[in-house]
Amino acid sequence: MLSTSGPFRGTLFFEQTMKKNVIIEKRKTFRHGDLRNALIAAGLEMARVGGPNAVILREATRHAGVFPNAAYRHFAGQAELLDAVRSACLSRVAAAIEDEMKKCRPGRDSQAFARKSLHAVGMGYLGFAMREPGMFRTAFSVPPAIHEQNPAHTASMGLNPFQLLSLALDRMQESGLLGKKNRKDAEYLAWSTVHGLALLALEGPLHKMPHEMVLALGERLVVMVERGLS
Amino acid sequence: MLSTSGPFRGTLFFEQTMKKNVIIEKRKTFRHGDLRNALIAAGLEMARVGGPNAVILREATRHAGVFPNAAYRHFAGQAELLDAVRSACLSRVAAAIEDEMKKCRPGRDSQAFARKSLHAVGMGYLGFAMREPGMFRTAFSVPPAIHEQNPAHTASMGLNPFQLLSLALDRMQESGLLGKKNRKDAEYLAWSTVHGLALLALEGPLHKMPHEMVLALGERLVVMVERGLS
DNA sequence: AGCGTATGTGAACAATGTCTACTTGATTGG
DNA sequence: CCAATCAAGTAGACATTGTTCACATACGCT
Repeated sequence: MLSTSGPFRGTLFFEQTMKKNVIIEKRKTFRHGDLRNALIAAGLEMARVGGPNAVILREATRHAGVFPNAAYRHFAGQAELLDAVRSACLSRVAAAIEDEMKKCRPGRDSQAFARKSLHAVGMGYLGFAMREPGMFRTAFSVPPAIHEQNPAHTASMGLNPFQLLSLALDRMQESGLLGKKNRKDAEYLAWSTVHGLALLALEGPLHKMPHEMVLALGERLVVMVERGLS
Repeated sequence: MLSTSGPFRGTLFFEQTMKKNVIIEKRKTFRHGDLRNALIAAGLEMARVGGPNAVILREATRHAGVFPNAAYRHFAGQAELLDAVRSACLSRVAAAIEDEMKKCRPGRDSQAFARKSLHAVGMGYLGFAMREPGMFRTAFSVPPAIHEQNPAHTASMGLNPFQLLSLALDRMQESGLLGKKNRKDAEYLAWSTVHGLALLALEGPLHKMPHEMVLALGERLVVMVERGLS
């Protein structure tokens, strides 16, 4: 099911074989070389296709061409693998937002710039959710089992979604679009809006709503947040 | 694990026994009498405790005191049982909102009444989410597999959350608090806000935020929606 | 070179969803 | 009133999953 190309195969000691319609890695060396990352990559692909519940430990090991137990040398169990995959998904979300945010550059009008920034964060978030529902759901719809026992959570690289949103809200406040009284915890308020729409559209009662309409609602949400917090 | 009292035991032909720390129903009649509802009730309790992933078909049958296959006389499979449980959870959500909404009665000030109505819907929703996280997550965090193939979805009884929200927004518009231009699809916008906060707090990055703070943010969200849509 | 240990192998276990064949007994038509 | 029918539950089996324990191997360090 998983694509043959991609970030698999840490080194070059692998060959591919088919086994029960599943591409597996057949290696010549006893050691895999980079099993941990291979498992995460396989899990990421499974999450992309089927969401968090589709992240199967045994299938990941099958992909990497090792026996199921080998995974336990790198993860305490399936939950920990899933958590690593979740972390990877979160990075993708952040990257998508960052991409969208790079598009708006500061100009004369600092208020317009602030507005564009907030818009970029919100729509980048929502756009990723529509484009990659499985990854998005995995990034957030994970039961709080282990969930952030490791501080590598934010240390992945770059800024996480929350920090990017904070940046946009700072610009709002600096340009006078956001009252000082409303600034505190405004991240949570703004985040809630697009997050709710995304999940209602992905795995909620709005799951048959066309993407364009969801995005149009997202635009209105951003405006609502602007007006509501001004 | 499940409580001994409650909506189990459709008729009086049962006795209870312990088996592997699980209370099971031991019946004397060959027929169970109301197996379908017994399975849903058991599933509901499992959902209450552990969310959607904890709804195990075999455990439900164990509870009802029948063999696993008996469930297949009433449900096509685990997914269909889960969907029935999800529907039951949704009814609970609606009931919680309705309770909250009954508290606010119309007075002289129609605008205050409208505001109170919106507040009741939002906080009733959020309050239920905090009080019954498992049921709330089950009501909404279900992958869109079968998901509303049966129109009994809304025909359960009373109004569903969406309809209650519509009612509150109608009051907002009638009292002049909500512009006609903004009325269209305002349900989705308002819903998204509290839904997002609830899920961020339940199974998202905000899962360690204290309940009082979540509720306080909810209050601010309601105000934000009011202002943003006025 | 040789050894210790990280890493993968083998085999096994319990639990889950699901299937096919069978039994049972409540309902109902004659 | 009685037997046939057929829905509802039983019995047993199978594939898949997560997980554990004992064992093997070869990587890399001294």
